Amino acid sequence: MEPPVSPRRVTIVDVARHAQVSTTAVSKVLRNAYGASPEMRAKVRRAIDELGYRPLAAARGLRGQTYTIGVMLPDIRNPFFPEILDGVTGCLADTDYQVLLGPGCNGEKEEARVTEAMIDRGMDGLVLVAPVSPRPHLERVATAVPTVVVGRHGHSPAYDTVTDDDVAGAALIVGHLAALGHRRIAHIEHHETDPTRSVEMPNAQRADGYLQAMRKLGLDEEIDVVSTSYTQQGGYDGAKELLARPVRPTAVFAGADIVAMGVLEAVAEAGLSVPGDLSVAGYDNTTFAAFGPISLTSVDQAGYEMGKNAVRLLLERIADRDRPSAKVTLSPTLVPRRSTAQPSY
Amino acid sequence: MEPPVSPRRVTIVDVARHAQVSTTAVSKVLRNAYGASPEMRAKVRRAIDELGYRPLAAARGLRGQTYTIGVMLPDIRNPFFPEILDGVTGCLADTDYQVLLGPGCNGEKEEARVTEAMIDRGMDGLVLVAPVSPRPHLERVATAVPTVVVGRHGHSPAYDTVTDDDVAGAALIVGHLAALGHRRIAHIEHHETDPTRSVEMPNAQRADGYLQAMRKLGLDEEIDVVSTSYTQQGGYDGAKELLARPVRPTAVFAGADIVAMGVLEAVAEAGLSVPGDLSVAGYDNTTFAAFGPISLTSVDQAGYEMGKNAVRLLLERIADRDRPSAKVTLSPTLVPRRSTAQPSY
DNA sequence: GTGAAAGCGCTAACAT
DNA sequence: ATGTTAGCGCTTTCAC
Repeated sequence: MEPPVSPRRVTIVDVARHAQVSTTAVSKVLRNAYGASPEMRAKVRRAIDELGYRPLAAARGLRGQTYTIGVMLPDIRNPFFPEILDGVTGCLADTDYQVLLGPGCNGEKEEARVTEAMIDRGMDGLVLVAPVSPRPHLERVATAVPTVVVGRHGHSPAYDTVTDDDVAGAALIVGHLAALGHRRIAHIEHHETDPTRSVEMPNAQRADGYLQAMRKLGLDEEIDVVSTSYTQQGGYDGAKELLARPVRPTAVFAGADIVAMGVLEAVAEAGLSVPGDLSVAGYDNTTFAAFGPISLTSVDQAGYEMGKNAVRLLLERIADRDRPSAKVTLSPTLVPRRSTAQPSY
Repeated sequence: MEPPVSPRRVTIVDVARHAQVSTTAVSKVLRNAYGASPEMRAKVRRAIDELGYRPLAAARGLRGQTYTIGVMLPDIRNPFFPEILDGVTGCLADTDYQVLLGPGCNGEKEEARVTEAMIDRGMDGLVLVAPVSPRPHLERVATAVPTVVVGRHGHSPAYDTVTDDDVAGAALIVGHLAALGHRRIAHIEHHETDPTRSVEMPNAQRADGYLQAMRKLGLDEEIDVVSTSYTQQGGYDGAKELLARPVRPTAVFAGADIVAMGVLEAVAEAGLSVPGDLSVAGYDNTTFAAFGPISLTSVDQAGYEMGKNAVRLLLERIADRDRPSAKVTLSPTLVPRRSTAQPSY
């Protein structure tokens, strides 16, 4: 049994010595930088392979880049976010960049801890998905490191933005239900207290889209919004409230698939059937919605595209930190399934 | 509009100057190291607060620790893993350590990339959840950095291990179904080719547990295993095959909840009902299983406990890299729900 | 208990 | 095109 003495890590000096060149030369090859002849490159690469050298990102970061992109996801459990993540990693797979994720964070305090941790670890760029932090914090982050905010509508000169058009998405659902013949279409929203967030967050936009669409269809009188939260419990509570109405809605537009789950649970508990007694629609087109026995009508946000665009903007900004900030808005699509049908009345 | 010139980051030198002490002193305070008087500590802390100083983890890593723990999850989409993650982060919340996750990786190549990236970024410790990499790779990783492997049964002197007793878990399900009166209990497993993994991976242990339990109950003749994969599609395909049997099983033990989802989908498609025509059980006790309208009998792995134990072992090993390696095995519990009932024949 | 000074592994100026 | 040298921000000897 030999003692598990970890052999000192191979450094750039070892490579330089082995290849009989300077460390600068090795560094240039590593970064594909200008000023190294093809022969030099070949010689260095061979030495790197022979010694199994890998640069230490922390050391690189002290002078240049760490080749690390940080992604902050608000909730690992929400099955929509992996789509965005796939777009990000897929786009970065052929580059030298490595993606690391912050652990699920709910609330401003957690977000601050994660964003600061990422900055302190010298990350080259950040992708923040649906952050709840106040705008000034985001701008402070973006000042420290190139940042793209995904899924939040407010725009800032400090960072780039990628969003889905949530107003349009909500209109898709309302239009779909109205076309089926529904008039009493209720909406369950995520209650927002913060004034900035009540404009910038997707949930607020969806609620707004619902209102706009109802009015446009002349259904002003039928507008019925319940404020709970974007959780399964929130959906359950909201549905309980709606089912207790003297005149029940014939359709419910839940602001997220996870909310629709709670609605379905409450409906099942009340001994009612979907879509026979009540049509239910969600938002996000999660795997849950696609699941056969559930078959929930939903809105697809093209998460992969969002991730791809976020990376594109981020790499652009890493290359040129002074370019004017951009905002990309993607169009959602309706995914009708069996949870919505004509009302039976 | 002021130009977004990022003001140079506050360094340990600034703090030292501001507090009128040496950088060594500041460093000692940061690390709660020996050799600083209470007055010194107070003075330094005040300077840190006043300047809003945060140490640069990358720079710290070059000499000491980065205070970063890397967690590698095989698949973000599997709703079981967040439990483990919560255990890890919950345990680390009050420490100086920060958790960063590797993005979902399927396959050895991806795992190698992520583990190497974590090592190269100077992480102080790694938690690898259900890795599929060959043992030698894991041991190489563990030689470079303290490592805990979670959810994989093989044990190694190089790393610590935390697992659920999957054999016992499978026995819980089989015992439960048998107690309900089932005899033709089929199992859908994840097909394993690699010889090491066919011993070490949880899926293999569950299949083994199924076989052992069936034999112990004298149901040798009824043993019926279908090999697909731990995916929804795998469950769907497996169920198709089982439903096509001349004599159908009365119960199916799917190796994971996600597999059970596929089974439910196939059963619904065949116009059969659960548990009327077929009892279905899963494994992992995911939120999906707990969802009211589904109500899937499952096995709870105490993921939070697994994460907690992993962190405990990891911190121990960071403190003493030479302590003998440990293996913690946790006991799963049965969570009976409405997807299993007496057979109707 | 305190501080000066020497690195950690790498990149960026600056020679040559 | 190549090599020399001076740091990046911290921790760690090792003096005092």
